[in-house]
Amino acid sequence: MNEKASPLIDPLEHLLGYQLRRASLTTLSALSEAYEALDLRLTDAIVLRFVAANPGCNQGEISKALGVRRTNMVPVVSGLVDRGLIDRAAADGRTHALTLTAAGATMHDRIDALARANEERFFGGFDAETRAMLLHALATIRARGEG
Amino acid sequence: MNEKASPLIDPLEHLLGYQLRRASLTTLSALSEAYEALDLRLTDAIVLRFVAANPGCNQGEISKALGVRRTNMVPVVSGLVDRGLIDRAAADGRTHALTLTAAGATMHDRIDALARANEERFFGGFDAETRAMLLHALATIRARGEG
DNA sequence: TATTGTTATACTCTATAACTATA
DNA sequence: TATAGTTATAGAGTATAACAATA
Repeated sequence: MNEKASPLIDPLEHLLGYQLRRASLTTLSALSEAYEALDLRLTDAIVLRFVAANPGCNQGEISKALGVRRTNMVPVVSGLVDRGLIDRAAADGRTHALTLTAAGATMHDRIDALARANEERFFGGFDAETRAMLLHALATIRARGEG
Repeated sequence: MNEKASPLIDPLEHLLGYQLRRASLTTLSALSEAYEALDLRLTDAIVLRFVAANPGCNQGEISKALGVRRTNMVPVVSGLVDRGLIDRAAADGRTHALTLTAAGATMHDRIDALARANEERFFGGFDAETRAMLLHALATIRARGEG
Protein backbone atom coordinates (compact mmCIF):
# COMPACT_ATOMS: atom_id res chain seq x y z
CA MET A 1 0.00 0.00 0.00
CA ASN A 2 0.93 3.61 0.32
CA GLU A 3 3.74 3.83 2.86
CA LYS A 4 4.38 7.57 2.77
CA ALA A 5 5.06 8.96 6.22
CA SER A 6 2.98 12.09 5.70
CA PRO A 7 0.80 11.74 2.64
CA LEU A 8 -1.00 15.04 3.22
CA ILE A 9 0.07 18.47 2.14
CA ASP A 10 -0.26 20.83 5.09
CA PRO A 11 -2.07 23.99 3.92
CA LEU A 12 -1.56 25.63 7.32
CA GLU A 13 2.21 25.44 7.39
CA HIS A 14 2.69 29.09 6.49
CA LEU A 15 -0.09 30.46 8.73
CA LEU A 16 1.49 32.06 11.78
CA GLY A 17 -1.79 32.04 13.70
CA TYR A 18 -2.16 28.29 13.37
CA GLN A 19 1.49 27.54 14.11
CA LEU A 20 1.21 29.76 17.18
CA ARG A 21 -1.64 27.59 18.38
CA ARG A 22 0.18 24.32 17.80
CA ALA A 23 3.31 25.55 19.56
CA SER A 24 1.23 26.86 22.43
CA LEU A 25 -0.59 23.55 22.84
CA THR A 26 2.74 21.72 22.78
CA THR A 27 4.27 23.65 25.67
CA LEU A 28 1.06 23.80 27.70
CA SER A 29 0.20 20.12 27.47
CA ALA A 30 3.72 19.27 28.63
CA LEU A 31 3.38 21.67 31.57
CA SER A 32 -0.07 20.31 32.34
CA GLU A 33 1.33 16.79 32.51
CA ALA A 34 4.09 17.95 34.84
CA TYR A 35 1.54 19.56 37.16
CA GLU A 36 -0.38 16.30 37.41
CA ALA A 37 2.27 15.10 39.86
CA LEU A 38 1.12 17.93 42.15
CA ASP A 39 -2.57 17.25 41.40
CA LEU A 40 -2.90 20.75 39.99
CA ARG A 41 -4.39 22.07 36.78
CA LEU A 42 -2.83 24.88 34.78
CA THR A 43 -5.34 27.39 36.15
CA ASP A 44 -4.68 26.32 39.74
CA ALA A 45 -0.97 26.95 39.27
CA ILE A 46 -1.56 30.33 37.66
CA VAL A 47 -3.82 31.44 40.51
CA LEU A 48 -1.26 30.34 43.10
CA ARG A 49 1.33 32.40 41.25
CA PHE A 50 -0.88 35.46 41.26
CA VAL A 51 -1.61 35.18 44.97
CA ALA A 52 2.08 34.67 45.70
CA ALA A 53 2.97 37.80 43.74
CA ASN A 54 0.03 39.82 45.10
CA PRO A 55 -0.74 38.81 48.68
CA GLY A 56 -4.09 40.21 49.80
CA CYS A 57 -5.58 40.41 46.30
CA ASN A 58 -9.15 39.27 45.64
CA GLN A 59 -10.36 36.83 43.04
CA GLY A 60 -12.02 39.46 40.88
CA GLU A 61 -8.65 41.10 40.31
CA ILE A 62 -7.15 37.76 39.32
CA SER A 63 -10.01 37.09 36.91
CA LYS A 64 -9.44 40.41 35.20
CA ALA A 65 -5.69 39.91 34.92
CA LEU A 66 -6.12 36.46 33.40
CA GLY A 67 -8.94 37.48 31.11
CA VAL A 68 -11.34 34.84 32.45
CA ARG A 69 -14.90 35.21 33.72
CA ARG A 70 -15.49 35.90 37.40
CA THR A 71 -17.84 32.94 37.58
CA ASN A 72 -15.22 30.48 36.40
CA MET A 73 -12.78 31.66 39.05
CA VAL A 74 -15.07 30.56 41.88
CA PRO A 75 -14.51 26.79 41.81
CA VAL A 76 -10.77 27.28 41.24
CA VAL A 77 -10.23 29.50 44.30
CA SER A 78 -12.65 27.45 46.41
CA GLY A 79 -10.78 24.29 45.54
CA LEU A 80 -7.44 25.80 46.52
CA VAL A 81 -8.93 27.06 49.81
CA ASP A 82 -10.41 23.63 50.53
CA ARG A 83 -7.01 22.05 49.95
CA GLY A 84 -5.41 24.45 52.39
CA LEU A 85 -3.19 26.14 49.81
CA ILE A 86 -4.85 29.55 49.92
CA ASP A 87 -6.26 31.48 52.88
CA ARG A 88 -9.37 33.58 52.33
CA ALA A 89 -9.91 36.36 54.91
CA ALA A 90 -12.76 38.89 54.88
CA ALA A 91 -11.34 42.25 53.76
CA ASP A 92 -14.56 44.20 53.66
CA GLY A 93 -18.04 42.67 53.74
CA ARG A 94 -17.94 41.40 50.20
CA THR A 95 -14.23 41.12 49.33
CA HIS A 96 -11.89 38.38 50.46
CA ALA A 97 -8.16 38.97 50.74
CA LEU A 98 -6.25 35.96 49.41
CA THR A 99 -2.87 34.85 50.73
CA LEU A 100 -0.83 31.67 50.43
CA THR A 101 -0.77 29.31 53.39
CA ALA A 102 2.53 27.68 54.34
CA ALA A 103 1.48 24.64 52.31
CA GLY A 104 0.59 26.99 49.46
CA ALA A 105 4.02 28.58 49.57
CA THR A 106 5.66 25.16 49.41
CA MET A 107 3.43 24.23 46.49
CA HIS A 108 4.32 27.48 44.78
CA ASP A 109 8.00 26.61 44.94
CA ARG A 110 7.29 23.26 43.29
CA ILE A 111 5.18 24.92 40.61
CA ASP A 112 7.91 27.38 39.87
CA ALA A 113 10.52 24.64 39.56
CA LEU A 114 8.35 22.69 37.09
CA ALA A 115 7.53 25.81 35.09
CA ARG A 116 11.18 26.80 34.88
CA ALA A 117 12.08 23.31 33.69
CA ASN A 118 9.35 23.51 31.05
CA GLU A 119 10.59 26.90 29.88
CA GLU A 120 14.11 25.53 29.71
CA ARG A 121 12.96 22.50 27.71
CA PHE A 122 11.12 24.49 25.07
CA PHE A 123 12.89 27.85 25.02
CA GLY A 124 16.30 27.15 26.54
CA GLY A 125 17.72 26.38 23.12
CA PHE A 126 17.16 29.95 21.97
CA ASP A 127 19.70 32.60 22.83
CA ALA A 128 18.74 35.52 25.07
CA GLU A 129 18.27 37.86 22.14
CA THR A 130 15.87 35.47 20.40
CA ARG A 131 13.87 34.93 23.59
CA ALA A 132 13.57 38.68 24.11
CA MET A 133 12.46 39.09 20.51
CA LEU A 134 9.85 36.35 20.93
CA LEU A 135 8.52 37.91 24.11
CA HIS A 136 8.28 41.28 22.43
CA ALA A 137 6.56 39.86 19.36
CA LEU A 138 3.99 38.02 21.48
CA ALA A 139 3.21 41.16 23.46
CA THR A 140 2.79 43.08 20.21
CA ILE A 141 0.36 40.46 18.88
CA ARG A 142 -1.73 40.62 22.05
CA ALA A 143 -1.81 44.41 21.91
CA ARG A 144 -3.12 44.27 18.35
CA GLY A 145 -6.07 42.21 19.56
CA GLU A 146 -6.92 44.40 22.49
CA GLY A 147 -6.45 47.71 20.72
CA MET B 1 -10.20 54.13 46.94
CA ASN B 2 -7.41 52.52 44.98
CA GLU B 3 -7.67 53.81 41.43
CA LYS B 4 -4.67 52.05 39.90
CA ALA B 5 -5.42 50.74 36.43
CA SER B 6 -3.68 47.42 37.01
CA PRO B 7 -3.11 46.87 40.71
CA LEU B 8 -1.72 43.37 40.26
CA ILE B 9 1.84 42.39 39.56
CA ASP B 10 1.83 39.88 36.71
CA PRO B 11 4.06 36.95 37.66
CA LEU B 12 3.63 35.37 34.22
CA GLU B 13 4.98 38.25 32.20
CA HIS B 14 8.36 36.66 31.59
CA LEU B 15 7.04 33.15 30.92
CA LEU B 16 7.19 32.47 27.19
CA GLY B 17 4.83 29.51 27.48
CA TYR B 18 2.08 31.61 28.99
CA GLN B 19 2.60 34.57 26.65
CA LEU B 20 2.49 32.13 23.75
CA ARG B 21 -0.92 31.00 24.95
CA ARG B 22 -2.30 34.52 25.35
CA ALA B 23 -1.08 35.59 21.92
CA SER B 24 -2.49 32.43 20.38
CA LEU B 25 -5.90 32.99 21.97
CA THR B 26 -5.88 36.58 20.75
CA THR B 27 -5.38 35.71 17.09
CA LEU B 28 -7.66 32.66 17.18
CA SER B 29 -10.62 34.34 18.86
CA ALA B 30 -10.46 37.12 16.27
CA LEU B 31 -10.40 34.56 13.46
CA SER B 32 -13.20 32.61 15.09
CA GLU B 33 -15.35 35.74 15.19
CA ALA B 34 -14.63 36.38 11.52
CA TYR B 35 -15.70 32.85 10.61
CA GLU B 36 -19.04 33.35 12.37
CA ALA B 37 -20.19 35.31 9.34
CA LEU B 38 -19.78 32.06 7.36
CA ASP B 39 -21.35 29.99 10.15
CA LEU B 40 -18.11 28.03 10.45
CA ARG B 41 -16.00 27.05 13.42
CA LEU B 42 -12.22 27.08 13.36
CA THR B 43 -12.09 23.30 12.94
CA ASP B 44 -14.56 23.40 10.05
CA ALA B 45 -12.36 25.88 8.24
CA ILE B 46 -9.21 23.87 8.86
CA VAL B 47 -10.82 20.69 7.54
CA LEU B 48 -12.03 22.47 4.40
CA ARG B 49 -8.47 23.69 3.86
CA PHE B 50 -7.09 20.18 4.20
CA VAL B 51 -9.58 18.73 1.77
CA ALA B 52 -8.87 21.54 -0.67
CA ALA B 53 -5.14 20.86 -0.51
CA ASN B 54 -5.55 17.07 -0.55
CA PRO B 55 -8.54 16.06 -2.65
CA GLY B 56 -9.42 12.41 -2.10
CA CYS B 57 -7.97 12.23 1.40
CA ASN B 58 -9.87 10.50 4.21
CA GLN B 59 -10.78 11.86 7.60
CA GLY B 60 -8.34 9.66 9.49
CA GLU B 61 -5.48 11.32 7.63
CA ILE B 62 -6.82 14.74 8.53
CA SER B 63 -7.15 13.76 12.17
CA LYS B 64 -3.54 12.66 12.28
CA ALA B 65 -2.27 15.79 10.58
CA LEU B 66 -4.19 18.04 12.96
CA GLY B 67 -3.31 16.04 16.05
CA VAL B 68 -6.94 15.51 17.04
CA ARG B 69 -8.77 12.30 17.92
CA ARG B 70 -10.46 10.34 15.15
CA THR B 71 -13.69 10.37 17.14
CA ASN B 72 -13.84 14.14 17.29
CA MET B 73 -13.43 14.41 13.54
CA VAL B 74 -16.69 12.55 12.87
CA PRO B 75 -19.24 15.29 13.64
CA VAL B 76 -17.08 17.89 11.90
CA VAL B 77 -16.85 16.04 8.58
CA SER B 78 -20.47 14.86 8.81
CA GLY B 79 -21.62 18.42 9.36
CA LEU B 80 -19.69 19.67 6.34
CA VAL B 81 -21.10 16.84 4.21
CA ASP B 82 -24.64 17.62 5.41
CA ARG B 83 -24.13 21.27 4.46
CA GLY B 84 -23.05 20.28 0.98
CA LEU B 85 -19.51 21.62 1.33
CA ILE B 86 -17.72 18.28 1.20
CA ASP B 87 -18.43 15.20 -0.88
CA ARG B 88 -17.81 11.79 0.66
CA ALA B 89 -17.34 8.93 -1.83
CA ALA B 90 -16.58 5.31 -0.95
CA ALA B 91 -12.92 4.60 -1.78
CA ASP B 92 -12.73 1.08 -0.51
CA GLY B 93 -15.23 -0.59 1.80
CA ARG B 94 -14.16 1.34 4.88
CA THR B 95 -12.48 4.50 3.59
CA HIS B 96 -14.21 7.56 2.19
CA ALA B 97 -12.45 9.88 -0.24
CA LEU B 98 -13.22 13.50 0.59
CA THR B 99 -13.41 16.29 -1.99
CA LEU B 100 -14.80 19.81 -2.00
CA THR B 101 -18.11 20.42 -3.70
CA ALA B 102 -18.53 23.58 -5.79
CA ALA B 103 -20.10 25.26 -2.75
CA GLY B 104 -17.19 24.00 -0.67
CA ALA B 105 -14.70 25.54 -3.08
CA THR B 106 -16.50 28.88 -2.88
CA MET B 107 -16.52 28.65 0.90
CA HIS B 108 -12.83 27.83 0.84
CA ASP B 109 -12.10 31.04 -1.03
CA ARG B 110 -13.97 33.04 1.60
CA ILE B 111 -12.15 31.25 4.41
CA ASP B 112 -8.82 31.99 2.80
CA ALA B 113 -9.65 35.68 2.42
CA LEU B 114 -10.63 35.98 6.09
CA ALA B 115 -7.57 34.04 7.24
CA ARG B 116 -5.27 36.23 5.15
CA ALA B 117 -6.85 39.35 6.60
CA ASN B 118 -6.37 37.98 10.10
CA GLU B 119 -2.73 37.17 9.40
CA GLU B 120 -2.24 40.65 8.02
CA ARG B 121 -3.86 42.22 11.08
CA PHE B 122 -1.71 40.41 13.61
CA PHE B 123 1.51 39.69 11.74
CA GLY B 124 1.57 42.19 8.89
CA GLY B 125 3.38 44.70 11.07
CA PHE B 126 6.43 42.43 11.26
CA ASP B 127 8.94 42.46 8.43
CA ALA B 128 9.51 39.32 6.36
CA GLU B 129 12.63 38.39 8.27
CA THR B 130 10.84 38.59 11.63
CA ARG B 131 7.93 36.51 10.34
CA ALA B 132 10.30 33.86 9.03
CA MET B 133 12.10 33.84 12.35
CA LEU B 134 8.80 33.45 14.20
CA LEU B 135 7.70 30.60 11.97
CA HIS B 136 11.00 28.84 12.47
CA ALA B 137 10.93 29.31 16.24
CA LEU B 138 7.38 27.94 16.46
CA ALA B 139 8.32 24.87 14.41
CA THR B 140 11.32 24.32 16.67
CA ILE B 141 9.13 24.50 19.78
CA ARG B 142 6.71 21.96 18.34
CA ALA B 143 9.56 19.62 17.42
CA ARG B 144 10.84 19.74 21.00
CA GLY B 145 7.47 18.49 22.22
CA GLU B 146 7.18 15.67 19.73
CA GLY B 147 10.78 14.49 19.93
C1' DT C 1 -26.62 52.02 41.47
C1' DA C 2 -22.44 49.40 40.86
C1' DT C 3 -19.53 45.74 42.56
C1' DT C 4 -18.13 41.05 44.69
C1' DG C 5 -19.02 36.61 45.11
C1' DT C 6 -22.01 33.01 44.16
C1' DT C 7 -25.27 29.32 41.98
C1' DA C 8 -27.17 27.12 38.22
C1' DT C 9 -26.76 26.06 33.67
C1' DA C 10 -25.42 25.30 28.88
C1' DC C 11 -22.34 24.86 25.14
C1' DT C 12 -17.96 23.66 23.16
C1' DC C 13 -13.81 21.00 23.04
C1' DT C 14 -11.48 17.06 24.05
C1' DA C 15 -10.84 12.27 25.76
C1' DT C 16 -11.88 7.14 26.42
C1' DA C 17 -14.23 2.79 25.61
C1' DA C 18 -16.56 -0.14 22.77
C1' DC C 19 -18.80 -1.52 18.53
C1' DT C 20 -19.18 -2.62 13.25
C1' DA C 21 -17.29 -3.43 8.95
C1' DT C 22 -13.40 -4.08 6.18
C1' DA C 23 -8.26 -4.81 4.85
C1' DT D 1 -4.85 -8.74 13.64
C1' DA D 2 -4.98 -3.99 12.42
C1' DT D 3 -7.50 -0.11 10.49
C1' DA D 4 -11.60 3.28 9.29
C1' DG D 5 -15.52 5.02 10.80
C1' DT D 6 -18.83 5.38 14.23
C1' DT D 7 -21.60 5.83 18.78
C1' DA D 8 -22.06 6.96 23.41
C1' DT D 9 -20.29 9.22 27.10
C1' DA D 10 -17.53 11.82 30.39
C1' DG D 11 -14.47 15.44 31.63
C1' DA D 12 -12.58 20.00 31.05
C1' DG D 13 -13.03 24.87 29.75
C1' DT D 14 -15.82 28.67 29.02
C1' DA D 15 -20.19 31.30 28.37
C1' DT D 16 -24.68 33.69 30.21
C1' DA D 17 -28.39 34.85 33.52
C1' DA D 18 -29.85 35.71 37.93
C1' DC D 19 -29.35 36.34 42.85
C1' DA D 20 -27.64 38.04 47.70
C1' DA D 21 -24.85 40.97 50.23
C1' DT D 22 -22.29 45.03 50.39
C1' DA D 23 -20.01 49.56 48.77
